[in-house]
Amino acid sequence: MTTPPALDEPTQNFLKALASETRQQIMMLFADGTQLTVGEVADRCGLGQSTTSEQLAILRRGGLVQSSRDGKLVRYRADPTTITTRLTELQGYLACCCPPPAEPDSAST
Amino acid sequence: MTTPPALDEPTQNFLKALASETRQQIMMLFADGTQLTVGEVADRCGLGQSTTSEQLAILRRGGLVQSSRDGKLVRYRADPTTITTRLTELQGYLACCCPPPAEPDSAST
DNA sequence: TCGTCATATCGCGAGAAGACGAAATGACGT
DNA sequence: ACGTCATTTCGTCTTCTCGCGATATGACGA
Repeated sequence: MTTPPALDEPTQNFLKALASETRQQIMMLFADGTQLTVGEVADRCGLGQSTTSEQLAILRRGGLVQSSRDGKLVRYRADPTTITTRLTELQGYLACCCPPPAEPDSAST
Repeated sequence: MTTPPALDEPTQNFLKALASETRQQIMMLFADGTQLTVGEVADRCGLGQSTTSEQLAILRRGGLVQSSRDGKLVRYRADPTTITTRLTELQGYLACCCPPPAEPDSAST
């Protein structure tokens, strides 16, 4: 087969989660380590409640946010640790297809 | 309006370009600094020729690859410089919503 | 137990993205 | 000038994604 998986699923989910302007905006709300409920996020970005819940789920699958129950509420917040991990994986992937322009010092020849 | 643009267009295009498994596979072909024509890429990933041309265009818009004419052929290759730039921008964006867990040394409070 | 509130899941319609074949463009050799 | 070959652009169809309202699930208080 000439179509091997490009990269692992976590990184895949990370990229797909980030490749939506709506979700990017949602992420902005979590700047500073802010915690928000689904309803608050929905309210702040003018989205429906169900839509927000779904987008938040996508972000969570991508490792961008994490959630925790607080009574009948569910609080979401950024997940810096996982984000850093995914970002590192992504860099590794890109470094693979695109070694830095100059700097020929790793002896690959 | 509660929906300001999340991040700049270059980074946006970078993410969208990368958020497709097909395009990720294409990128893999450019590992090592390999140069390939549209036809070669189409052949190697089993896509139609026109489809490949379009996907390559998206990757180019995202700053992932660059192209140059060589007679009647067009050779594509990874664009490490731009990739690095975009990646850095992305990190900056993410660092904004998700400061590293520990390491409080940049004095933001 | 029952009602209520917050969230998650379901089903749906609208629009975007992906892939294709066909036709247009551009480059080269004859 | 013409034909050929590689690439791009165009029109179309299919598939996925986004957003919605409606309904189901879960948690708490009365």
